[in-house]
Amino acid sequence: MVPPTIGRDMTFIPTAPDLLDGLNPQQRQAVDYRGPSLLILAGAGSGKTSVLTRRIASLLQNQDAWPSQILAITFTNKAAAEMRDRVEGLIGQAAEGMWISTFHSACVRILRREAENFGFTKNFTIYDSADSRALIKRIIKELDADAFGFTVSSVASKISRLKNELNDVESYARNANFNDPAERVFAEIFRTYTRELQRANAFDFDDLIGQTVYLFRAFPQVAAVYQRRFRHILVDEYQDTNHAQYSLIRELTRPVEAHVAAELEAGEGYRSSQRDATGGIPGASLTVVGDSDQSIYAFRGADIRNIVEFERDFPNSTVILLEQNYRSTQNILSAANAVIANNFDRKEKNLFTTVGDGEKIVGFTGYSQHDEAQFIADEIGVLHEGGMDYKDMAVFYRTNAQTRALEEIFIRSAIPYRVLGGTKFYERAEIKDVMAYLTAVANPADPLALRRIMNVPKRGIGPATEAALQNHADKNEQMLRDSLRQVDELGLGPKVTAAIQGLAATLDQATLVVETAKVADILEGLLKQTGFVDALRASRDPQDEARAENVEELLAQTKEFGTRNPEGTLLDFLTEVSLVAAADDLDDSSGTVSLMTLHTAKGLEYDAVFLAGVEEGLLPHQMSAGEPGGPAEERRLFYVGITRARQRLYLSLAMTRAQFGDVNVAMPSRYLQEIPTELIDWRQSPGMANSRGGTQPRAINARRGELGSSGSGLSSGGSGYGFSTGPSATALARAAKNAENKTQWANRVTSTVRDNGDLKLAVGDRIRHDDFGEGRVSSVTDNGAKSIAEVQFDTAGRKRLLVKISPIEKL
DNA sequence: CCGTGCAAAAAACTT
DNA sequence: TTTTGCACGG
Repeated sequence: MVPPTIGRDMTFIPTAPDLLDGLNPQQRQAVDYRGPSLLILAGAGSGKTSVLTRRIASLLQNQDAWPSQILAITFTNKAAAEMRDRVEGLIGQAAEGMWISTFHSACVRILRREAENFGFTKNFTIYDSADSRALIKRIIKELDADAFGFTVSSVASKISRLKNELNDVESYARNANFNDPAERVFAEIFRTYTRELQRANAFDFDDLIGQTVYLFRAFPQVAAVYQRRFRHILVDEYQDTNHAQYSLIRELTRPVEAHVAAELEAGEGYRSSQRDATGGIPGASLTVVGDSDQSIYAFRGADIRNIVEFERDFPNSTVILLEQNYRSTQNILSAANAVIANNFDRKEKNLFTTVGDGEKIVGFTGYSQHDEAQFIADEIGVLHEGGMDYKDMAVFYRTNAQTRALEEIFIRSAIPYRVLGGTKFYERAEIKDVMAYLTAVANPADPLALRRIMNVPKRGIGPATEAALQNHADKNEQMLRDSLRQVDELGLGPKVTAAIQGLAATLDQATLVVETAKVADILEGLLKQTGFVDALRASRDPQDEARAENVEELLAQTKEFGTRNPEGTLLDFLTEVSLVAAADDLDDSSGTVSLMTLHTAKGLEYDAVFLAGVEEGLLPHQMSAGEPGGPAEERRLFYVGITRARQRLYLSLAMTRAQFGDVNVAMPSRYLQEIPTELIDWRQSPGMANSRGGTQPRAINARRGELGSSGSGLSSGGSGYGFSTGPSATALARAAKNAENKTQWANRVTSTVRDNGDLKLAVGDRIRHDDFGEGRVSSVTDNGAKSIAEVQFDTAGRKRLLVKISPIEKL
């Protein structure tokens, strides 16, 4: 098909794909709407991505907008890339020139262009949370602020909260009570932090949004450039915007006043005027999409009022409700509806589908988190044998710490998996070191980066030398980097002096070519001259070999970046790395099961979803109990998890959970009983737990009192939603005790790992497994260290095992 | 300045 | 259970 083109002198308009094809009436209305502001309330799985992409395509196809006039904000870079692809798929190459990106990426792009306006330069560094914390740590130490009870994390979150509300030091100081010494000290910390960022030519994550808003408000003529340019602004996941992001949208959709517009268009080369009869430029058209039931980022400052009060904020707006779900079976939707209905103060909304009930939801209670993990692994095996691809299955959990048990069992069961987020590649110390080199090269004003690498690899520069250099810099009111160059003035030892001069020369040399050279070449030069990798390889620490490999991997990534972006500079690379989201490294073609937190799961969908750890204390999480609106937000999180599933949903929990090294009793989550009994098929219910091996079925959804609850010390959070806690709580308490000295339970699964060397198994062999007992090998795939045996156990059923590390012995 | 060893603290979610 | 901080001797 010939891609349609947009242009005035076209003689041939190819038949465009019908953009409204297959859409329901509400969806069509959303695509077709033209006007100042549109709110699409899109329930989970209601096809909002489809609507958004078609809406953009429609704007372009009808020539209501040029690509360059469109700004679409998504939640992750992956979502942005997908949206771009889909728009291009619909209307062809004309999609080039659109801005489709996250809030943060869009702001960086604007700030890099405009930084010179307010005391920064375009090569500013982006401080990630760890960088901010490192800086805050130094400041707290310097000001002796820990005496006032300030910790790094308390200061970091307070500053973040203030910035998300667009408060700066001055506005904080205006409202602070200076009779309170703690507030005075905090103001001092905040002031120092702000000054240090400015000096370092750096922005933290929150600044990226906040400073862009400040820029627009302080410089109307700068704002006007973007207000004039973007005629159509579309924001996805609007329920998770915070005040700063909301303000950014407000600024971008503000009309340009006549005199500013006149001045602007008198400037360089604007082909056609956007000014209306009054001489001003009307505000851009705004489309926002969201679902208040999926608001899960309050902790990051997200304000649900942004979406709830949209109609008041933007008068004359149109609201469209999308309720038909195209993703999940009715059973899954009924569960989701039932759960979310317990949140009061929400707009009534009921998802429905026409695909039918589907399978029941499966529930499972394990004795331990390993037992739970084993259940998940087994079910994944069954689904896979039934023809489902690993990539269409996912396991969600509340906290990253839960991955350990899952990983241990998955490895043992030879299930290919991938963990999204968690300890990310770029958070490893050696990678941060190398990135600090690149940052120091790109932004010579950044002392944080420089300090990090000054003695990595070891070159005999200790705290004393560093302090001397810093003093020299302060005295001469210059950058730390300049002092490095002038180290001979300091009268340090010859060895140290030479080492510092060497480092200075290496960095300066790289900085010279920072605009032109390829990232990979810069990095290769740095690594070679500093002997970074060699130092790691020479080390006696066995982990350093892996670290060296990680650095090589990073080098490979810079090369890959170079092929992907032939024009890409070091600055582009650093920006991209700073702004990757957890869901961004999701690879659809990986052929692995995906493991991620419930937060990361937002916006994704899978044929089969496993929700692990549905327990009090975990979901809802302990720490949410004290927060206003905490339990309601946790319920939304549960709701988000449920609604990711297309065909199959598994809810699992464990009776005991190990954390902080010791074992705790875990109670079933209060949210479980909000799901109608008939929707769940409990393979092993929480009520069955007792020390005799568990054969007493007990309805999990039994209403409080029906089974005669006796208030034991182990209530389920005191919410009034508790389960009948009498007998099962006793059993659970006993279970906890027993878990320590591994008792007589059948099917208990531990985390035992063993190195079996090159144990070889053949079909027909009898083996004994520490957890599953005896069994017969029914098939083996011989792959050396990766050999997988399928074993029919006498009592525990059929399992796939990775031979090398499973706790087995041949009989 | 460097490496070792022991004590102490810490573990929600994320751009 | 794992990571980080501090004191010590070389």
